[in-house]
Amino acid sequence: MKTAYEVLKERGFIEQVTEEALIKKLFASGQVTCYIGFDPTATSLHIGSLVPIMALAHMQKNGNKPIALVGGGTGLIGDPSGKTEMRQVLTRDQIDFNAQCLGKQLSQYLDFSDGKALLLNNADWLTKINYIEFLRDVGRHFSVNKMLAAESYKIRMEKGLNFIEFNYMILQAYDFFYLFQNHGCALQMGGNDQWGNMLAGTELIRKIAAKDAHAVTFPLITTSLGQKMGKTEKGTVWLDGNLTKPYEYYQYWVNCDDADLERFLKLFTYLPLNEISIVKKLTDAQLNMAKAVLAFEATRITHGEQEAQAAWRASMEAFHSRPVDADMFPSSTIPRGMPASISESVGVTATSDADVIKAIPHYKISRKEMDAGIQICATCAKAGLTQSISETRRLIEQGGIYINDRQVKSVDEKITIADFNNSDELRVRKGKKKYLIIKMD
RNA sequence: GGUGGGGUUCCCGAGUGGCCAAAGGGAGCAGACUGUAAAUCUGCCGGCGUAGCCUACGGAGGUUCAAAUCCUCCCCCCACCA
Repeated sequence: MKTAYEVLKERGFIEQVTEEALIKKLFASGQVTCYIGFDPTATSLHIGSLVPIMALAHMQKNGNKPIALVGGGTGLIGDPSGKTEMRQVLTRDQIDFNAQCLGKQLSQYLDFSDGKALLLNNADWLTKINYIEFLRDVGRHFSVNKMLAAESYKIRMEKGLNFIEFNYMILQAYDFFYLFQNHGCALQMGGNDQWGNMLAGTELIRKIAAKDAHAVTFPLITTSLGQKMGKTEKGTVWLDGNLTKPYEYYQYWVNCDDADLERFLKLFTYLPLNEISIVKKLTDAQLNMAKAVLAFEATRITHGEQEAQAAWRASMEAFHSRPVDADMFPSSTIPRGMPASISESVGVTATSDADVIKAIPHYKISRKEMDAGIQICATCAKAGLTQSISETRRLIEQGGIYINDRQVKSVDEKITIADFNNSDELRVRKGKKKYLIIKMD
């Protein structure tokens, strides 16, 4: 059987390691305890944190013990690694609250029951440190000269670095040491920007405990266009379904670049590699099927089977997509046929109409307002499909607004009862991809 | 604390009294072409019932017919010195 390390390696999770031979030995020797830190800078993690999360999940699936460390303590400091500017300082309360939210969110990916994985908050020990003692016991092991030379501080050496941030590395190193002592954790993983901090930890452990500890970093995942993961015109793609709807989440993945498809399938789904390898031979429409599988699986992992089904159905409907071939990605639970039309679907799948409807943004309007006829410009803006009336105006002039697939020709057009075709809802579309459902009470 | 350099629209970055809602680039949006991809080409890209008006160039005042541009005070950032 493959070790978790081998699994991570072949799926493209590994960028740098301290000493591979030792790490292999560690994995060969039995259950490995490893940790990854997550910054509680917001109430939700976003797609950018998915690689570390998936890495922990793979560790657990392969019989190891992951520790998800929420940085409630280090969050009070702010990690300067690779950043141009100092983080905005959050209050203690905000951080505590965020830390709590992240913990909940992580349990979607990891099983924390019966100590199979641990969820810790470094505020528990960092906030209790006594400054003088800490300097004498820990601080003395750090060479300022060496720290100044660290790659992660390089940008900030030009732009300015606060003393508070300068301490971040020491605290993170101490975390590692603490987990090593108290939980037998000899492996830290994290983004490649953490490399310097992680090495500081292995060295601290060597100096104080005279033991080996190891570090593994993940590549910084950018799209093939060089963009950071999870940034769209709407902003960050969050893992929290309230911040980024499952439908939007699904759409983010479906819209990935061809060149990223195989890499993303390996990183963000659990599908076996032999199934993923066919991607190289796919062309045209088949590529889109594979993207649907990526989107479906990614959505399923983050939001669950039901939400994934709903997002799939809504997307199939909206884009008239072809269903995924039956023999493609047999391990995936993505539906293989056309979705029954919404009205016929009751009882066909576990997904209800309401779930599908929920997937696309909605705007309600009363029949009374409708009778008067509503302005397209103002309505789109109000419903959030567009930013302002002016923008809608421009869009219409450029032919970018559609009502039920009919292009709106004039700025002055109104939506009338006739547009509803005897149903109680109609679809407004902006460009090719953004939908809005107007529902009449 | 001293000296010098800065803070411009989402970002970078021009602009030193009217021609500035502010060059150029990036990002973004839309149209065409496609495969809900990329690349390419085209248009748009502060707000408003599109007329002109309003809001904008770190903040507050002032000079002027007119200020992002000049003056005063304040805030913040950077570099060097202490």
